[in-house]
Amino acid sequence: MDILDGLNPAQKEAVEAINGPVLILAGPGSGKTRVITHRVAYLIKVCGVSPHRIMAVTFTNKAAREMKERLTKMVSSSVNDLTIGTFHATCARILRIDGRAIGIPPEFVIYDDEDQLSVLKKALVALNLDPKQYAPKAIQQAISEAKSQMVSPADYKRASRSYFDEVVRRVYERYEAALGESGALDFDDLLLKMVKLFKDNPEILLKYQLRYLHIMVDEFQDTNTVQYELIKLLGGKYRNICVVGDPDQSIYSWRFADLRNILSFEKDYLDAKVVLLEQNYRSSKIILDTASHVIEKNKQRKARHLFTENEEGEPVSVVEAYSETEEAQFVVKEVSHLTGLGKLRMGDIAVMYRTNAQSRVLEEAFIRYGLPYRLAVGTRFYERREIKDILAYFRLIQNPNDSVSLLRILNVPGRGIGEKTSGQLSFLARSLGVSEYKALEMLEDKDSEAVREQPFSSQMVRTLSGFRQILQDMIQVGQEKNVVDLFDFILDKLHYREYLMSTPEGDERWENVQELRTVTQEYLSLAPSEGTAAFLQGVSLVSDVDGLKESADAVTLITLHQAKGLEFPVVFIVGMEDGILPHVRSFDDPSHMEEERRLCYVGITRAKKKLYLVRAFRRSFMGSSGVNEPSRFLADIPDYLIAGGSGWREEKKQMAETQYVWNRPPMPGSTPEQSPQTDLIKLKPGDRVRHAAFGEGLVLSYQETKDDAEAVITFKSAGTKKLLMSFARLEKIE
DNA sequence: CGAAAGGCTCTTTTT
DNA sequence: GAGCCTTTCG
Repeated sequence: MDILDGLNPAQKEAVEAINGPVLILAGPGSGKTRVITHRVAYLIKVCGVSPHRIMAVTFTNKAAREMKERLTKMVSSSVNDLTIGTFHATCARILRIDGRAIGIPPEFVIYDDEDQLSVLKKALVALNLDPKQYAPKAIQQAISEAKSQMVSPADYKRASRSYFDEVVRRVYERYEAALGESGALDFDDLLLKMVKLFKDNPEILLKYQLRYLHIMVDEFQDTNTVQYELIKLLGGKYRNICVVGDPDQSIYSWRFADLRNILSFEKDYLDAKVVLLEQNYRSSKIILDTASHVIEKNKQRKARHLFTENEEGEPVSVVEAYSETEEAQFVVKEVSHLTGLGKLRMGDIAVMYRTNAQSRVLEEAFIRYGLPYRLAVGTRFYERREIKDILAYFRLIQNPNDSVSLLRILNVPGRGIGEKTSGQLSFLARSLGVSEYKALEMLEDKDSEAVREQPFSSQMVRTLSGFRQILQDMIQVGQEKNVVDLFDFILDKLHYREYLMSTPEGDERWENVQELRTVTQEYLSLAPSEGTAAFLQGVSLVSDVDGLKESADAVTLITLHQAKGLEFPVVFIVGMEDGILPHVRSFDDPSHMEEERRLCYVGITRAKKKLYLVRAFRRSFMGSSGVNEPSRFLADIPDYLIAGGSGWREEKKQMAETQYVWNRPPMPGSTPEQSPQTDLIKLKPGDRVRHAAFGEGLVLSYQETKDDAEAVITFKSAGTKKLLMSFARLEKIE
């Protein structure tokens, strides 16, 4: 029974409750992940359930990966037979196998946000609607909402209240048709189509119901209606459904997550066993108290009794800086201070913010002071032009009917097929009722009746045919060679390197392409077209946090949303201002305001030992700058939890006058000022240097300032940076 | 047809 | 302040 060792009574109860529906309400830091992994291990080792018959749904791929790693240690064998993944990844996998039954081709491609928008824009144009009048983004949002609630275009009609709704309905219809013609699914479809698959095909549903004896869902408070339905269907046979969540950490309502799912679970499953995990093992008493005071103000909420046996800890530091630049400077100095004491590593620290835009200033400060940081960017890599272009070729190889991809690379690299030609091709395809690729094929068939009316010059027909031939060759190679060889073939065929090098920042873009190539190597061992499919699947569903590298000892810069599920000894939350957190866009809606509060709560509860709540008096905002009031959430934290006691509210006035002093809280054993480095290394352009985080570099320029010096250095692997000599610990190489 | 330059609108959070 | 779109010129 060693699996139950070290668990508290509530955790044990949660692990052992394996029959029937179970709802685990898990406060922050209550060992939720531990319970889930132990529960799976318990099912396998103690109850003898085959891993093949267990499904675990996580919120991110990273969480799935970590769970697998932990389980490998606990049960060693057969972890690979478990179904662990996000809702989206799991659905994609099943749809590849059984989607045919509802007309989804196994080679379907997955359209991301950007692809979606491009389909929508095309749909608007096709319907003679002005994209300026009807913002594609708003329509995208409306369609996504509809899909998340399982509202079809036909159903949408009934709910139409305004002319805009009517526009949405028409675009929605056209959009769906376009996806179908392209053999594409968007993110919402992955879930929605799976529900459809199950509803239309009881025998397929039964197959999966019989397979999955146990289903577990993490972060249940952030599931939407489709996901709820999916679980209800899948678990309909055995009803061994275990959901884990925390209503206080529900922060995705804007993605149509429905808090009612977790609140009504007990009503839908009357025999559900409810387990409360209330002991916090993560945070100090002070931090947990701070969090409780903030979250307690929410009205739509069940009271909870979180407690911890951890030590009292250090008081929370509430800090005002003059501007966002100085806010960033404070963070950087404090970080260098904390780590300078030797007790903390860079990796122990995280800086959290409400909006992505806030990361820029922070990054600049970290670079300037030469401190290592890591930004959660998984998807951003795959959003780069050059990467999406290459992936578009891959997608076409898998599925030539993919219109978005075809139109994307029709003229990339440039081959003389401009916008006009591209539009004509689309028009031709539309009027023939086929994909662009099929239209190209037909164009070459001289005898075809259908294309007699085609508008292209004979020169252009030759160009188009050349393009189709290129694709044809790639498809051919794709059937014969592994992914890496195919990758090289594509680059070679397109003279892609030469092409990239002729564009701005060609070097950097080429490096990105090389990085993508290393990703393909993971799929080297797979059979030709399977490798391509697996590769595409793998890159389509990555999330931002997936890109967080564990190994690097660097400060984590992360949005509050992304921070969910993570923990750090030291947490800075910056932008603690009304308008930022809570965000202005939530001001007019009480339930949104409650969500902002939960977001703040999530941030606070990430901290184990020390929390900083930082704000700027003045902040620039889309160009111009304005003054923000301190976040109203700060007022809910009682003075006794804050460093410097009741002082901070008073100090604000003083700040406004002196303009840039921040109240550095006295830290045990700290000296008030970072000892300045007295003798700076003098450099000149051409010198070679080594930097602790960026490695070897070449000095491009060196400029002395009044009491410091600035150098612009280009690093082998980290690119070009501007560094302050007093902070960047540089070493000269002879 | 492509590159460069200027003007426009926004930014909340993301699988 | 930045990315996107349109316009303009070569």
